[in-house]
Amino acid sequence: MYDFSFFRSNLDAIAARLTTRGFALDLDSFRNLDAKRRTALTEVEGLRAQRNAESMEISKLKKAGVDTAAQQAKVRGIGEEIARLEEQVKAVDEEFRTLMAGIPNMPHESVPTGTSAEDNVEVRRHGTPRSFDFPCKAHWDLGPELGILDFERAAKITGARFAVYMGMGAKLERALINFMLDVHTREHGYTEVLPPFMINSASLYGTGQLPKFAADLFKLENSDFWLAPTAEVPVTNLYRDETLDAEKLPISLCAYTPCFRSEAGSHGKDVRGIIRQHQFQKVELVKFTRPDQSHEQLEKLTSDAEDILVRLGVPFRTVVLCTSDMGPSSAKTYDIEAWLPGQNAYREISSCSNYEAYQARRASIRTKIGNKTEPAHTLNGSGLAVGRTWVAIVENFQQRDGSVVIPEGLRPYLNAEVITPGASLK
RNA sequence: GGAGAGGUGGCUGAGUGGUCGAAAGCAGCGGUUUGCUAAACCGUCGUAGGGGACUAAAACCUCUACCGAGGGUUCGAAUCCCUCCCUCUCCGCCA
Repeated sequence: MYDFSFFRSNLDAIAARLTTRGFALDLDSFRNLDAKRRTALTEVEGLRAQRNAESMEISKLKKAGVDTAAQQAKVRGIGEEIARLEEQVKAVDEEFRTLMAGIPNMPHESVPTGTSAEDNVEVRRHGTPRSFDFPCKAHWDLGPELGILDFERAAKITGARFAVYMGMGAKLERALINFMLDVHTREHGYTEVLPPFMINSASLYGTGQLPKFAADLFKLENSDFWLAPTAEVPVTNLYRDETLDAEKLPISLCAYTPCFRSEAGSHGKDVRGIIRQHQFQKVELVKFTRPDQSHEQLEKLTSDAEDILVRLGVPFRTVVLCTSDMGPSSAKTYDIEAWLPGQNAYREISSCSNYEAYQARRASIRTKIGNKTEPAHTLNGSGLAVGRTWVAIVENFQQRDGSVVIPEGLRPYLNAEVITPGASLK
């Protein structure tokens, strides 16, 4: 969300910048609505001022013992007029807010201009994809063969797009969670948070999932609770409606949570395996920063996420998303893509974004610099998606005999050096 | 789930129909005093949105809204009524 007065006075420049992300800002309808809203506001507020003044007058007359029936009747009329106008204001205001909420953030100047994912720019590459001297398998074959992943029973107990991890598979997931949390809290300076996995709609409005993306979420019946689609929602909303001490910034938090997504609209996409599930586990990194420090903190956050893959020895590349490929709230986004030999491709395993003030303004997360209060900047990124990291390990480190060699750094967490066929299910 | 108490500015806390956006204190900010620190004293100090003024932003002038949220009563609501949410205490149940 934008600051209205800033938006108004920079309309043309903003519109021009937004075209780079394929968004055509309708200047006329903005100007019309804005004018309509302001006219309506001026009118109601004028009437309210009149009513306040007349009521005050009545108060004085009553004290003086004068009969005020006539004045009261008159003011009652004003009240009715106000009520009528208020409905108009409400309608126009809502229309205006809907329009404003639909306007995406301005891309940072360092973001490459482009029209599709093709125009994303690779900024780094780490490690070399291994060449296999045997036919390598995808995790959806390897997992069930090793007895560490079960799709059929998951479908029985819940449904499609769910998986059950068994034995060493479950342990690997847990090991990865602990490994990631330990690295981020011990080495990268994050504070661990364990938030509720359900959140209310105010929180979803704060981070921007609502009102536009309700279809992507699971809502609980008979309550205002939703299953969190990412820890970004509870963790960023921790400081909703608060003013943060600038001295304490940046605040760096990391949280493990399961994430729940309806994946509406992605039917037929990634149907095999655990790449795209209704429930997946994630360790999320969230930062609150001063406005002048958010971009350097985005670099830090991205490299903190990359460090997990470096330590695990999984090859990856990092791309900066072009103007049209970013999410609407983001000013700049890096995707980290891990090499998955089973798919012979780099696949997204983390997405690290700087929302600048866009999200903070919605959620009213502010900081006081000098004696000026302004929106803080919010950032977040996966550090990492645990299920996809699980896939990366199983696929990258598979052996000819079907076993999986565990990266050294992870061995203490798993208490094993290798996952062998049949070792999991007795 | 049952019974009770309560939600007011960054915090503590007055205010039960009429200059209340809200007393007082603390914190904060500006200043005076001071060898330094501390203290004292004076001043200032909520957020958001309109309008005015201005080349323009800020400061400024002015209006409106906001005392958990939403409705209602009234000429007029922080104050009265209704619904909901949240917090606390006790009882019950429970991992």
